[in-house]
Amino acid sequence: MDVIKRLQNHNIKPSVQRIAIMTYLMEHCTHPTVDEIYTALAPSIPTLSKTTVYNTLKLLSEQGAAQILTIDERNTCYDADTTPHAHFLCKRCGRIYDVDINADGKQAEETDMNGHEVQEIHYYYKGICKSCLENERLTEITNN
Amino acid sequence: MDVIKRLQNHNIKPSVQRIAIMTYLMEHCTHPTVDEIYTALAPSIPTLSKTTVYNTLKLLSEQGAAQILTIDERNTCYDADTTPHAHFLCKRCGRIYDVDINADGKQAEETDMNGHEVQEIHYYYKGICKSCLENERLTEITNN
DNA sequence: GTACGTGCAAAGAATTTGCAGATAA
DNA sequence: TTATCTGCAAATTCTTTGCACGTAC
Repeated sequence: MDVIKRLQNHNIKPSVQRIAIMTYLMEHCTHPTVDEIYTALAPSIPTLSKTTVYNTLKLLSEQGAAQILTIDERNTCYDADTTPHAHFLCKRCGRIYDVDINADGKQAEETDMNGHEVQEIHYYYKGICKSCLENERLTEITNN
Repeated sequence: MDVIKRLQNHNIKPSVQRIAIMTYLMEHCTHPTVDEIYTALAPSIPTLSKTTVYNTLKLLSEQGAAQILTIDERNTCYDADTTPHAHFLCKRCGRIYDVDINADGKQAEETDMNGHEVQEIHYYYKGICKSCLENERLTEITNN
């Protein structure tokens, strides 16, 4: 989708900085932190400040154009994909993967919320990712 | 369960400070922050330092005697209940509630993890809690 | 020209680190 | 004794705030 349209759909005026940050989020599904976004964009927008990255990400999340992930204890991450899906954090490499929620197992609808009104759902899994598991096996073989 | 036994079961030597913090966690299912624990215990242990609270909670979570919650963006919270259950954060009052996971809807087992090895599961819901919803209704009635 | 957006510098808050003294087996 | 635990102070990191300048309509 057109980035400018997407911003406008969420009542966000498309400035150069906002377009760049939104574009970065949409093209990199790595769930970047503020620092990663800043470091990636600073070369092409030399005047960019971290404050603006903070401001913009706050705005994006408030307007529903992106969501905040708190899966990583160290840093807040951001995700432009606001459709229902879960996240997996690898404790070894630190990467965050998207995970599809099984359509049969819509946890929220089946869970008794005791009368609470649910507005946001975050499913986080943590462990060792496939890639790190494979590297581990290779290392074991090489060492034997 | 006996707090000292529980600590020992997780290979943690039971000092006065550790017993106090573990006890507090087990008796208060409010998912407290470091600061809340420190403030609550400081009067009875005047020499207690925040560093020790940090050290102890880190130790407890590393040894599996407690778990870290990152549901609240502002502060890290801790939970002595390490059995599978979900959490609900009220955006209005900030309270965190325990929510049972419906046995029929074991999300993790039904979700295709793409080969990743899952070690931890965190289900977070956010919205307005029952109590705040009721207060809202009362206020509306009173104002009309 | 007026409202909004940006970015610097400073402040604030949460957490970690270094280290010396206290404690316990 | 000897290793471990504790807690002060300082450092570090992440994030927010205040404010002046720039920009766009």
